[in-house]
Amino acid sequence: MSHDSFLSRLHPQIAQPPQVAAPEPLSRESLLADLTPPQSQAVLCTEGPLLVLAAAGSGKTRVITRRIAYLVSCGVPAWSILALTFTNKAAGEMRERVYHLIGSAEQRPVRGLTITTFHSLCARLLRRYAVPAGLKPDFTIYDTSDQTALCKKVIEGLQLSTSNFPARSVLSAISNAKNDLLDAEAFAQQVFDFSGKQIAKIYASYTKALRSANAVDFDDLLLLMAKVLKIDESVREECRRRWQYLLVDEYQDTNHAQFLIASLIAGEGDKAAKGDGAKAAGPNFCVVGDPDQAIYGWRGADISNILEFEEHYPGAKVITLGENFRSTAPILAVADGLIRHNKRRKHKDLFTSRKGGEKVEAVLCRDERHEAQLVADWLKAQSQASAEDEHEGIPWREMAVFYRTNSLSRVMEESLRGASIPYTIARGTAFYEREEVKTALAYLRVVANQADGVSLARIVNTPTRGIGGTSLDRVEVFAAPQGLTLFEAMQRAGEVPGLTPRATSAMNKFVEMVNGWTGGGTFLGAQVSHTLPELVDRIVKESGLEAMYKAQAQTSKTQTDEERLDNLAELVSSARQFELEYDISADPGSDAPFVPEAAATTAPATPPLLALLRAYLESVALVADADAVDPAQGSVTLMTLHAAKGLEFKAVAMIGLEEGLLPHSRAIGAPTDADMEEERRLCFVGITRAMRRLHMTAAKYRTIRGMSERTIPSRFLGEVPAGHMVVCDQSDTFGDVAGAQWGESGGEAESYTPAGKTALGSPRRHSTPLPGLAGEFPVGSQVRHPQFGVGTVKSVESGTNARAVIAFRDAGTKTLVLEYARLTRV
DNA sequence: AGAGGCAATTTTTTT
DNA sequence: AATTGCCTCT
Repeated sequence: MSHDSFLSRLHPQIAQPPQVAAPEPLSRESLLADLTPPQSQAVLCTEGPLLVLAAAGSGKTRVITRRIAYLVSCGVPAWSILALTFTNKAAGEMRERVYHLIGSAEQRPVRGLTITTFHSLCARLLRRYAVPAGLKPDFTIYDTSDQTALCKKVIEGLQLSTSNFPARSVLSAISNAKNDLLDAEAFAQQVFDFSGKQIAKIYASYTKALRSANAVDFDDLLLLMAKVLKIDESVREECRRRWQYLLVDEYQDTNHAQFLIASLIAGEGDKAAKGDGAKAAGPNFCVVGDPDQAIYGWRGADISNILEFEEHYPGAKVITLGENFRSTAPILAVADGLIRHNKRRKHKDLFTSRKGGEKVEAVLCRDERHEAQLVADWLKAQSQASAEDEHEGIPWREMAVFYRTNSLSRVMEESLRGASIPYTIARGTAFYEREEVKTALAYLRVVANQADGVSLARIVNTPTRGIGGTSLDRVEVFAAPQGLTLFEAMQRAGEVPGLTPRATSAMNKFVEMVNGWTGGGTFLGAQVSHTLPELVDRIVKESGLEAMYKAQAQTSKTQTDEERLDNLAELVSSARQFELEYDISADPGSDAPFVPEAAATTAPATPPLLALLRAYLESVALVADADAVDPAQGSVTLMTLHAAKGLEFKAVAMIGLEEGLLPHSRAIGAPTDADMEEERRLCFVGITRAMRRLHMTAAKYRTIRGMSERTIPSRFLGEVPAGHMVVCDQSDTFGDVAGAQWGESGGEAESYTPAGKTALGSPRRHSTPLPGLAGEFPVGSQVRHPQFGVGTVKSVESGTNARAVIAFRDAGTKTLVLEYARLTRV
């Protein structure tokens, strides 16, 4: 993949210059032309609170984009519209579609239109309102590994054992607290047991450490913004004045903090009603979501936000979009049959007017390698045109493989590579998690924010410059009582007691180097880089990072060191790309006028390079895995079920449908069935991504952490209506033979005998049929065979190798081995 | 100081 | 299987 496309995909939240000029006029008629009545209603109902319950595949994105375009066509200034999504990708896509609808010849109508993620909006607003939030505008956003490092340090600092209080689990407790808007103090009052009290202590100390590093974690972005909006009336008023129209997508996945932020910005509905004098029933607050697709309960999403929307906004209108335009009838029936098993659910009919469609396939495989092989074969079969099936052959980019956990991707990758099927893994963060990239970014973070202790610790001796742990400890002992940051103390290295002359001069040199990049903190002056890519390039070179990897590449001649150099070069071009695309007027956190119509009063106070660097680091910190999904690449997409939300593919394979995996083991032992229901929704989300073909697999044995374990097929396979499924047990066959079956278009399931089986003399085990396929085909019953079509059972034998004589309507009478003929009852 | 080796631990999903 | 932390050796 080219650098440019890779990088631009990672920064999709940046305002892209509108690309295609759509000549169509922005008339009400053209905006509503191909919408169903409920869809048009959702577009036209612009005033007051509105809840859109949009079932999977019901054209939700279409409605949202038309709605925004319609608002603009009615003369609503684009800058007063705020649309919030969950991923940058969703935001970027929405923005592009709105631009397309509005017609991009003139950029004016979309100026200041804010379509972004909650986290990104909060990060930007927190720069604008840093002071009321108790921050400085150049704060760093800590990712999970930074958080863990800091938390560990804090736990050690409190003289607690890191084995009694593992940073990871402490952080998850803190995260839960933050999602419920509990700060350390409030958390302490909620907690009575010993360990809870200790965690409260850690929480308080961790917060202090974050602030003194001028850093926030992901949850802080929401927590602090919610707090500022709640406490500071002037901030609240400024936001309300600007954003008159608020729209939240995937509302079922908002947590308490997000609800508060959205509702505080939306206000109470005292907004200017339309000229006709009709009183608004509340704020112009439109939320769109589907309770059946709520899959983020574990990170604090509160499904009652959507269920209780009408109670919060009694004047709210509710519109239901129920008709599915995406999937075939069998896929929809399977999805519906599954989700019906959730008890805590408002029933909602899924329906489509489409007819026909292939049945959903479920295959039991031998192990994960076999599974990966079968899936590769299946994908290949889908890509080939098949005359008898009237199927056109699906391009790679219209296919996807979903799995519950990331660890399942590896085997799949190997098999796709072996089959020469092009694929892309949706892991947007992967590039930024590389060792060398992380280090280079840590340099940039220190340049932007010298209080950032975690990043400083990372770079101070990489490459090695003679500043080891002992010397750093001494500096820290010197810094702590005076309340100095590590960097400030290093600037006064000469005063630190016990420091060797060698260490002192090494530190002076280091400080000098950083000051050279920042122009002594001014970011101004002739010797300071003028552009962001220049700065990144300079840092990579002057820090000695490049030299270090070059030296390693020379001596060890490993490929990874070459790759590392490439990655550093790629980072520079990522900065170049960012600088090209960054639109400061679309950044509510910038010094630009908040309400674009207002006259610019003061000149920007932030040096342009620093502003750019901040925005760049922020965009890097907020990249999501789903952001890396790129349909333009001609490849199959591999991703987690969570990342798949909001997408659609013509052909979808879901792997690992096993107890313990999907549903995940954590949900199986859970005290309530809430977790199990969320797993079921996750499976539902996966199924409903498929437009035409759906293939689900389970492996009988799976290697987990190097150990092969026997598995049980997922209960979800048993909950699905068998009439729309073709179930096939391949777990007793051998990989190459089974593989051939999908490859041949006319492969007859009952005709092949696993050649290896008798040759190797391995006894045939009687396999447990998948749940849902009881194996019952009584004489006289109607059955369906994938190749021969519908037929009537004339006679059956029982036992192993059971055969049945079936008279097919079109294909004549055949004797089939039940175990291999993929029969289903009609 | 710093690298390299061995042992212990790990069990999800993500902004 | 893979990462992390601790220990030893240079």
